[in-house]
Amino acid sequence: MKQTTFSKPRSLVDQIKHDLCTAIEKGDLLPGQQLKEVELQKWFGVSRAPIREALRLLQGDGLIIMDDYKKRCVRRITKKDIEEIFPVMACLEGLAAGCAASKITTEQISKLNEINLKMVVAHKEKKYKLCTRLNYEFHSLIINIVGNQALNRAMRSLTKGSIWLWITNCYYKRDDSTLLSISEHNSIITALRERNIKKADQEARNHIDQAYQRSLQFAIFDNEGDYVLPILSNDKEVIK
Amino acid sequence: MKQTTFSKPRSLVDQIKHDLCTAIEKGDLLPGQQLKEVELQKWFGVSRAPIREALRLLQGDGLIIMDDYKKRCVRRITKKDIEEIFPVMACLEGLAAGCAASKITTEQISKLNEINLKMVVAHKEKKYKLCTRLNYEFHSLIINIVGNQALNRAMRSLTKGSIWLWITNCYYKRDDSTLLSISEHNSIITALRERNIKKADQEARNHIDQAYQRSLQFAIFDNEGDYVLPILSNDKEVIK
DNA sequence: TTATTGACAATTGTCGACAATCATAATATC
DNA sequence: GATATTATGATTGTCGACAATTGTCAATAA
Repeated sequence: MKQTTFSKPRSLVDQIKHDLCTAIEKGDLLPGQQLKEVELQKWFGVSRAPIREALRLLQGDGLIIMDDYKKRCVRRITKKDIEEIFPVMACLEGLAAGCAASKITTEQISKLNEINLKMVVAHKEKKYKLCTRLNYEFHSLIINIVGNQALNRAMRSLTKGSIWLWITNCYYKRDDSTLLSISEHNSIITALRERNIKKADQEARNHIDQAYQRSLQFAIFDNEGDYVLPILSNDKEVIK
Repeated sequence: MKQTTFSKPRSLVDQIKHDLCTAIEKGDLLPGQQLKEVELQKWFGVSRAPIREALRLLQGDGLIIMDDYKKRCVRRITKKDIEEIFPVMACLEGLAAGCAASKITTEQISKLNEINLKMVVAHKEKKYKLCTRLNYEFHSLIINIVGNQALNRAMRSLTKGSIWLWITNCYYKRDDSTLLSISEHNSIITALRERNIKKADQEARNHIDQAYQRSLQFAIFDNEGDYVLPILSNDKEVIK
């Protein structure tokens, strides 16, 4: 989604961090899974020092936690997490949409439209991972239009870890949910086109609130009612 | 401000991280200051490995950045940072106050009052650092009442680095500013006591907006108009 | 005088080895 | 047979050394 070229070769730590991030977001590393240094050492073919440092970076980011005690594992997405994250996300997305309304260009509006149309196509073709990705692009673009790094960091503090994976599994595979999402995106675009700050704020909040309801509806928690089980499966598979 | 007892002995990394955090928040390490590993190594009397890992943690937290190229230094607070942070903070504080209004207990209201009264005393005695600390406690308590960890993390993503130090220097040493702040705190408390969600939201937003205006009014930027110069001085000193 | 180059110092990046800790299994004692 | 104790293996924590990189500055040439 970013980082296409690099003038300077990245350090091992940066590479490892990037690879681990990708692995977590793709679901190659599942939430709760323990990260043993020696295994990672063998996997990356380097010594433990850069691996430990990369893990510390991810720990600071909140993707990895130290459970009781001294075991590192991929952060789990709990039901509590979901319940806590969405209200804050609604608040921030509202702020973002409102700010964007006051400064968005016609080109940017076109781009948003374009992404949403791609989402319609992807949905028709049942490319659900692509849907998630386009959804991510849609919301990222709005944040980028605002250009507020503090807002960006705050939002990223919410979406770190396996959140997007979770959404992929629990949400975008439901046909009607995706359609509703696309429709709500259109409402946001309309408000932005009108430069209506208050409306953009409200539509964005509403979209996240609705997404929250839909997500909870389809979420799967384990037998302790504790954490979500994101089970990866074929892109085209639809959960009935 | 936290961490009074520890059942398990912390690792060197945790200790070093904690010490560096405190040093940055107290202003012993100034924004922009380079952090050389060998110096820290001598200071802490340990090898470079745990120091590097602690630095990585702080890097993940955003307190430390890697400038171009491969030099670690304490993150600077720029004018842009301030302009970006406050609007987001207003949004989140509003959300926090609103949520708190719906679940706050009478004991918690008393506690908020108590903190604010202490602030009045501290202000009278011109203990400005104490004022900052009490202000921090006030806002922290509201966040804790809500008990939303996602909100907590989002807020912390904003206040990381030398923000509180910056506020100390640019804000709480002005007599009238502190009084206004205390007054606005009282308005928030009133709204919370009434369990008035909308009002609590608005009062909290207003408080942050006002604090933003006051801060900008007194902020000192360097000759490039770029970053703030937080100059530590005696606690009781008042900037005219 | 100015620009370029090269050597040297300072700093960060990476490594392999060893120490400390924790969990579990095995043994001994009652 | 049950409990306490010891051993053992797995994992993380820490260290010192060396490699790679970057920055500085003087010497030399234009």
